[in-house]
Amino acid sequence: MTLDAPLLAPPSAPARGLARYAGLAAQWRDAITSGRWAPGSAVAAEQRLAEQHSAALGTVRQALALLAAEGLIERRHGHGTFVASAIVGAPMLRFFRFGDGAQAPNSAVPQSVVLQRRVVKASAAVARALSLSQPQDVLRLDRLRLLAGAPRLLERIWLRLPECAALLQHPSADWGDLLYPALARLCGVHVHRAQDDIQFAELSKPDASHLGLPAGHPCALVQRRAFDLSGQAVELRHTRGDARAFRYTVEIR
Amino acid sequence: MTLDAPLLAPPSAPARGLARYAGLAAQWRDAITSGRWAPGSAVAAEQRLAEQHSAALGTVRQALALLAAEGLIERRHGHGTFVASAIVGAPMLRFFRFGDGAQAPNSAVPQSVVLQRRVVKASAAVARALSLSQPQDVLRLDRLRLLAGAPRLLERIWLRLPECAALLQHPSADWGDLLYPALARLCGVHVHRAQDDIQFAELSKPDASHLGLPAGHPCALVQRRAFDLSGQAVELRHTRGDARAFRYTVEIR
DNA sequence: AAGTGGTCTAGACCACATC
DNA sequence: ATGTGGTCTAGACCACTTG
Repeated sequence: MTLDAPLLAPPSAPARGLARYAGLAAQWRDAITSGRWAPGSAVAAEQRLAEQHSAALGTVRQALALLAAEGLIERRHGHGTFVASAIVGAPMLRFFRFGDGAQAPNSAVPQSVVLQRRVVKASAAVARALSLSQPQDVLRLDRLRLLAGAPRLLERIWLRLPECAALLQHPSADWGDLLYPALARLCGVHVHRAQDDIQFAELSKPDASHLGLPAGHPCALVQRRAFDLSGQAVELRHTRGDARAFRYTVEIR
Repeated sequence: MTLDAPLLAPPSAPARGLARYAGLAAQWRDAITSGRWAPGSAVAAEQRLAEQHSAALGTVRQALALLAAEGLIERRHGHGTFVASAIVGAPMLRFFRFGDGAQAPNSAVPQSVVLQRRVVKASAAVARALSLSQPQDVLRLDRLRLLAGAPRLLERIWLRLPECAALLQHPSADWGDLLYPALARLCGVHVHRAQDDIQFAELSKPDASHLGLPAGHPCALVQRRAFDLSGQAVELRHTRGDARAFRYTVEIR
């Protein structure tokens, strides 16, 4: 038996090696990373998206599932679909276990003290980490993190300018103990992804004195690059803490 | 408008808070972890599974997608669906970067030399790690891993008995440089998941001499627990290497 | 050519959250 | 009560892999 006409109409735009759902996802991914869809805002209902794009519900759902897996949207049953907000942070403390009473992994947010805040010329290494094409100014912070009053982590932070310039116009006491929520609130910079590189080192004399440890004491050094929704690197951070307190668990497969 | 009869028949087994696809996945998950479906073997085609269980193709696919995400099956377009085999290993070397010529992350499999192989009574810590209810015998291995002839990692390994007893009946030279493939081939134990716990420590005098380092030298200590398909812990491994060569990258979100 | 997984449709019904 | 995402069906067609 042959058919004179296909039972189903072919897709209006003939897929160029790209599945329909992948195309929709790409389109919406761009809307998010470009900021046209604001972080935290609601996305149109599946049904409505399906009508708008003349696609079946299942196809729309497949596209949304892809974006959800990428962490760009969050779906809430019976409520709606929302553009991802900035991560509150990937606590540096998860790399350490300081035996402060509780033996459970520390859940408290460490107190933050900003030691220094100034604009400096980016070194070659910093420029590379922040994808700066030319030598350019960056915002440099030194920050001490304390747990139960005891200094535990020393952070050296470089932030992209002019994106993060608004931090300069507020006293650091107003930032709160977490940097990323402050970046989102004050600068409109939403940190969405980060990459931590861990190695072992020894404390310089000045670094050691901040942490109340002897010079040359072994430390863990965590080098982080943080990226905004568009994938642009916005922060480089070097965090140092006592090597004896370092503890990290990796799940394989 | 009311309907005298539902357009679609209700599921034969009324879901007890469990989605149909989740039930199918649970059933097949059990078949895999119990060994009824052998690692590497082919699973029946989607169409056939759908007929067998009187379910729609989409539902079967949803169940299989779940198992694929868990790493229990592997799907190959145009070929078939296969039960996952044992992982070849989560190379310990991924935690280290030894500057042997190439600066790229070492991809070569390090040579293995078994220093010691014997049956010992499990200590309390080992018994806990391997979920042994009573004090029981375990297979203890000491192994040195070499890169370009240079000793780089020292491993202390405890294996569950009697599961891994077959290793005792073959000369260690026949095992090859990777333990997990040997466990699968000789013992029928398929390592499917592992958990690595990282910390910094100092080398004891005997350990240091094996690695050609001075006693007290800082080292990275990776404590691994490896699990078979059923989730049973089968291996505990302590790996030590020069802390200065330690380097690890974590992706957040 | 035959068999497999991957995409897409069109629709019904269910479960959850909010007003 | 209404609207949202989640489940399920039944079927057609596409793309890939192998004999």
